[in-house]
Parts: sequence; C-alpha cells; structure tokens
Amino acid sequence: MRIDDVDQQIIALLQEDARSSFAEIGAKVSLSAPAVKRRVDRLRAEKVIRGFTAVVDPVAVGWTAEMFVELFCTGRTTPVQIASAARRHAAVVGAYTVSGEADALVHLRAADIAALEQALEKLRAEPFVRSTRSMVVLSRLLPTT
Amino acid sequence: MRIDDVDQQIIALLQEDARSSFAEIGAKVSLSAPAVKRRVDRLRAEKVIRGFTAVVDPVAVGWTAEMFVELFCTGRTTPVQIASAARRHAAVVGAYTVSGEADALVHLRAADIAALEQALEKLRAEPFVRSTRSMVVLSRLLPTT
DNA sequence: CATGAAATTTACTCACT
DNA sequence: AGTGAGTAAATTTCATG
Repeated sequence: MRIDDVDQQIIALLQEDARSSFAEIGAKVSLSAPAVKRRVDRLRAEKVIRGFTAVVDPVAVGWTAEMFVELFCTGRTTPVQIASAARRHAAVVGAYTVSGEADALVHLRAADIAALEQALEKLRAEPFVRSTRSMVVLSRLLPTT
Repeated sequence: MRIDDVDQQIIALLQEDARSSFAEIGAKVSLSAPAVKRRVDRLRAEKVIRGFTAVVDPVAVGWTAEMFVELFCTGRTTPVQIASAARRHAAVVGAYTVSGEADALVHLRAADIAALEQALEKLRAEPFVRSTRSMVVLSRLLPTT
C-alpha cells in the first residue's frame, strides 16, 4: 500500500470535489483519464479512499442539536466495549478513547435538544459508564468538514 | 428552501455514495435522471449540499495524531474571534462553542504528536485564551464519517 | 507494471413538451 | 417532471516503453 506524490494530489483533489471527472483531475496531475481512474480504483481497493460523500448542511436537514460527552468508565472497560456501544446508538457521530481525566469522548448529533437528552440517557445507561460530563454545542465555528 | 421527502432520500443516497449517477439515484427515488439533476442543482444552489468530498483513511495519508482542546477564554471573547483563530490554524478540523465549564472545544489533527503540540502552543498563544484542557485521542472508535 | 490512445458504453445536459 | 438528441465522461481494450 504505497502512496506516491501523484496519489496524494489525486486524493487532495477528490477531497475538494469528489465529483470532478477523471479527465479534470488528470489535467491537474499530468495523467490521462484512464490512468487517474486506475489509481483511484487502487486507492479504493486499498481502503485509502473509503468512499465519497456529500457535505450537507446539518441544520437544513433537521439535525440542529449537537453535543460532546466525556465518558468516565469503570476500571475494566475496554475500547472495544465502548466502540460497540457507540455503534448501537444512532446519535453517535464520533467516538474516541482519550488521555486525560475522561476515558472516552463521544460526539452526538440529533434533531433537537430533547432527542439529544434521550441519546445521552441511553449512553449513561451503559453498564460500563460510571459518570459523564457533557458539553452542548452552542455554535459550530467551522463549516462541516 | 423547502426540502421534501424525495430531496431527503437523494441527500441520503449522495451521502452514501457521492459518485453515483443521477440515473442510479433516479431509479431508487422513482425519478428520471434530469429530474434528479435539477433537484441536486437546486440543493447545491441553496447550500443544503455544500459539496462532495472523498472520505480518506487519515492514517494512510499520514495524519496519525488527533486531539480535542477545551478552551477557557477571557470574559469578552466572542464566537467570531474564536472562529477566525480556528481558521488561521491548519491543524483545526473542527471548532465549537459549548456550554459547560469550557467556552469552546477545538478538534486538532496533525501528522504526529510533535506537530500536534506545536499546534496547541500556537492556539494557546491566542490573546483571548486564558487556559486550555486537552485530550489526546488514543484511538478512533468509529470509521471516519 | 503503469501508461496513453482508441473504441465502446454509459452518463450528463439541454431544449422541448 | 419526462423524452429525445447531442455532448461529455467513464470504462474497456489494446499497444508501448
């Protein structure tokens, strides 16, 4: 799985616009369209490129509430346990084990504060969760990446 | 800017695969390809869809270190100030004003711990930053969204 | 082995209904 | 919103260094 400089350029261009044509990309990296396609196919096969997605305004589609929750877990909790819990909850859009006071940081997104609170309750009901500290997002300072 | 049920479906399909064709999408939502294109064009014009991007494995492209930083700011700090600071720092991939103890939460990503530390130093040098509390990401529990 | 050129198939996009 | 025509892009095949 080696990624050369041209691959990096192609990845960067696709991150900017995932729908640009192979010919357009090729013009910028000095390759033909088929050559670009073959590299993209390879990068996808090697899971360097996981997929292509639309960047959507969360507010416009009704996801207005967001929250970060620090998880303080019981002594024997494993990352795998936390990960499987995170996957069970639909509101979870990100989850990380972290150094510091907390054991994990979970990013929740929901339609409104009420739905967020529900999601938080369900999270807190997980047997390995000792306590939580939450931060409700008041405003997003950067456009959705 | 009203979004009907079909728009929602189209958005969901594009989030799954931003490179699928208008005809493919149309088949799933019972519309012709031009009809889908017109809706997508409208959604883009209205900024409901902000763009299309490739989902890349951060490790594969050399971004192995990640961190969340809680910002404690001086009394008169505005969200706008924090936002403009966030945009100045390349390592910042997310930034939010939050309720709770901290004033803001900043998500940093860099090539390694050293680069992360540098980014943190620069953040801490912002005049409105009183103090910070940071959480280094030990592991990502969900695939990159 | 990766590339480019040519050929084929598919998709996009426009005008019109 | 659909249809049909013309254009552009994707994808396959093949020959080359």
